[in-house]
Amino acid sequence: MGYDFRSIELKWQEKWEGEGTFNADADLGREKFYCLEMFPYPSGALHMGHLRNYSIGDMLTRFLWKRGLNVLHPIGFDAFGMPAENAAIKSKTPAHKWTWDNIEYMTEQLKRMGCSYDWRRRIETCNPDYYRWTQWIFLQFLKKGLAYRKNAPVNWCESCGTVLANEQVINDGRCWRCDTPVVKRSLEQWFLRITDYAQELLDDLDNLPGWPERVKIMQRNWIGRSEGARLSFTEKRSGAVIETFTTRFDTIFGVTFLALSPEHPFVEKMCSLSPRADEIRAFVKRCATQSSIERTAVGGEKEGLFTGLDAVNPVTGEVVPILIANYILMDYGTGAIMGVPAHDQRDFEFARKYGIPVKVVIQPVDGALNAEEMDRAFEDNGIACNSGEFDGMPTAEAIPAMIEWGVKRGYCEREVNFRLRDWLISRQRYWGAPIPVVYCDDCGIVPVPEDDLPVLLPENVKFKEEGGSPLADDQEWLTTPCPRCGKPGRREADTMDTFICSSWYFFRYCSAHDDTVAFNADEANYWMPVDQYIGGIEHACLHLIYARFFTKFFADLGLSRAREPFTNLLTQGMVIKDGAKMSKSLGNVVDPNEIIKVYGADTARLFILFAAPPANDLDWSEHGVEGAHRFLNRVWRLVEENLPLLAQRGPSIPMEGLADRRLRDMKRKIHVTIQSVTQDISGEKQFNTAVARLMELLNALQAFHPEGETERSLFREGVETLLACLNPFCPHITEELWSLTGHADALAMSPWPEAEPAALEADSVTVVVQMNGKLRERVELPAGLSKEELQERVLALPSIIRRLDGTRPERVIAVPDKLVNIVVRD
RNA sequence: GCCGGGGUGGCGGAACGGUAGACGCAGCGGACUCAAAAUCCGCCGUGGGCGACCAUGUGGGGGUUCGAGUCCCCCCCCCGGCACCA
Repeated sequence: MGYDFRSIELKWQEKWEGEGTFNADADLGREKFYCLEMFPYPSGALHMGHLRNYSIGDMLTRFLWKRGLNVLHPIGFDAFGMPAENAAIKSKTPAHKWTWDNIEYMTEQLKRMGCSYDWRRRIETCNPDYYRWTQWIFLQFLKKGLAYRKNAPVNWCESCGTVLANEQVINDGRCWRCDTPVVKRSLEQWFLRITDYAQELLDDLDNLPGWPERVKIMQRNWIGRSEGARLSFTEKRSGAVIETFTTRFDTIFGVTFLALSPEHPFVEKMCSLSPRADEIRAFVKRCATQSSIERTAVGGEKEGLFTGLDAVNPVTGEVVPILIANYILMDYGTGAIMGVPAHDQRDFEFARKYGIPVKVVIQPVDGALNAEEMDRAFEDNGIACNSGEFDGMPTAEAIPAMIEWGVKRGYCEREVNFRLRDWLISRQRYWGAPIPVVYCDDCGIVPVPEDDLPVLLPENVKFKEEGGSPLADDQEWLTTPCPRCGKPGRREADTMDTFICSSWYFFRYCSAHDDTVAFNADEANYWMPVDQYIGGIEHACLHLIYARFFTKFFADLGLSRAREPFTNLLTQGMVIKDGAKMSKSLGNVVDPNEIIKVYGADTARLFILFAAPPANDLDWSEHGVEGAHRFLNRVWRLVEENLPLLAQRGPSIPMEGLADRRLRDMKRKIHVTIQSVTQDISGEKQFNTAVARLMELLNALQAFHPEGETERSLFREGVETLLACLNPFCPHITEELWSLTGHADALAMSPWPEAEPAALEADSVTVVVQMNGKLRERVELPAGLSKEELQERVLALPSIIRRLDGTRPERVIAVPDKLVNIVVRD
């Protein structure tokens, strides 16, 4: 029982693959559409999140092909990364073998889903043909001075045994991959100067109306622009300059101390100036042992130390003490702050603890602050006081006015600061793209010549028990002549963050196997930008920022025109079961293979698209899957039972040719379905309601029971519409039924149905009659009555006359084709 | 703390300011069957009434409106992001 989805699905999958049905080539004469889903990491097998991601993308792709667009829909594998390496350590399977086996297996799974990819373009980031160009791109960054090495306190994950970029430290200082608390280590590492693009990355968010507001806000927060001023204090004894950054230059008259980060370079110098050198060293050492979580937790204990040195306020000439404070971060602003306890809560808490004076320089509009009695800082806008010539000025005016004044007199400079930091891309791991540089004792850092790329990853490597990258110990691989002088040099042992590999793959798809360039400019200019990108929201401040950065860099190099990679972004929700994300530890994982085996790919796809709108979390329900399967069986039976009449051909009858009410309703149902399904898919991306409309159409067709030639023709039109509209959702069963009903052409490439305007017009409408806004009656009336006619006819209804019982309505509101509201005094 | 997004039947979810609960799931009743499965038909927010009906109902409280799930104000709860960023 039930239709034989197993053989049907395989049959069509083989046909699509064999014929290259969904292969797309650049064609300037055709309108293009680039539909892309985030490519998977080859972890072993697809999970439900993948199934959802690829069901959405595939449905859209098939829909757009039917609408006549030239659709690029590629797939590949984000194939470098730690799990392969861990598998190599654990099961002694080489990382490349583990990865390639998984890629082949998952490719097979994607085909069994019925995905309409252009398989010719499959890429794998661990393939030397690909990472050669990843390395080439790195060299372009290096050439432009946007890749550099620096020694800095960096994020280190003990468990992963490598450093991490700031974006990869999440959930209160934990590793994005393994959730281990991250610690700070001082190391020399490679960085990409993403901060050079901070302003553009921020500004261009305004040009992305097709992105969810949520993601744009997250990126704005992450980039964290703040406008203010940089000003220099002078250390009294040595005359040394200490720079600070403030967004509240209007509080300059309220400065009562200066505080430095323990890592501030001047701290070391202070030891030779201050009689309290020992104390300073001890304090700095103690701060260094605090974890970054302790240091940066909100409300964490603020600790400080008077250094015995003083600084001069450049504006007032006042002398204030210099302290070292654990709450000052070295990697934001200048690593030193001007302390204004009266108007900054952190400074306030710190000042109270250490007995530092509080000086009020802004009064609230409706009261007077007294420094002694304050129990917290006043951070709001108010009126300046104790601020010389600026007294009486409201904060909003005072900030720009005082900065202008300060700049003119040389006290400060305008400055914009970003929270965004340069991207740390070194990884002390094996399974990644080697950073293509050589260290030479004479020449220093020497880039590997572009012609010598790729720097191949050795395949036979030994992993050590105690961890660490095997590349660092592979003397044979490490040793190489300096490309510049030829003397023995040493390769860079670190590999690149895998987020580099995924920052440009959507360009590579455009000319996937071109071995002369990273990507062909003409092809990229035809296909890019991606028109629809689909993936999880967890990449809001990771991949989605990095990819934007790379795209802008390519544009600046003249490699492509696009300045933004993704025009429209759809962030799909998680797949959950029993109220929680599917995970092995919770034991609530549903295996896509099982679902496809038991119900078929069409059922799986249909359920996924029907169960929830794409942005919502999707609650997995076995019963729901059965419901979807039941629907497909009903579609199958409907066609099977009416096969002889459906196999006939004939023109469809226009609305004008139908007189009978039943037939006109059927015709209307068909065309209203086309209209709303089209809108749901292309407009708000409400795939669940689109499916609901198709279910309604099936219900109507099932109840129709055609008799006679006219009815049979109408029925045929209904079934063909159902199959055509359902095709992007469930491509196999619909294609099979299409061919069973005698169609020679492929449904996949046959045009999407068009709604006939005349068939959308209603003959009659149900008008709601309200009294004082409460529903009282429903009446069937001809469509298109004017307000006056409508009101007249409703007021003449016997039931309404009875209800009014002689009372004269105070007012009557009539909305044509909708309702009449009769307002009466109670 | 700040910034987002949400709270609608037993469940997933629908509703241009205009019939709340489309569609599906679960449940209940019936038909078919020796029986079960499958399938088909019907019912299905809550309270009241034999009944046509009446009242009530979209987290809570106010407001705007002829009319509010939808708009405005206040509050509660859940989810997500950021968080000592100067």
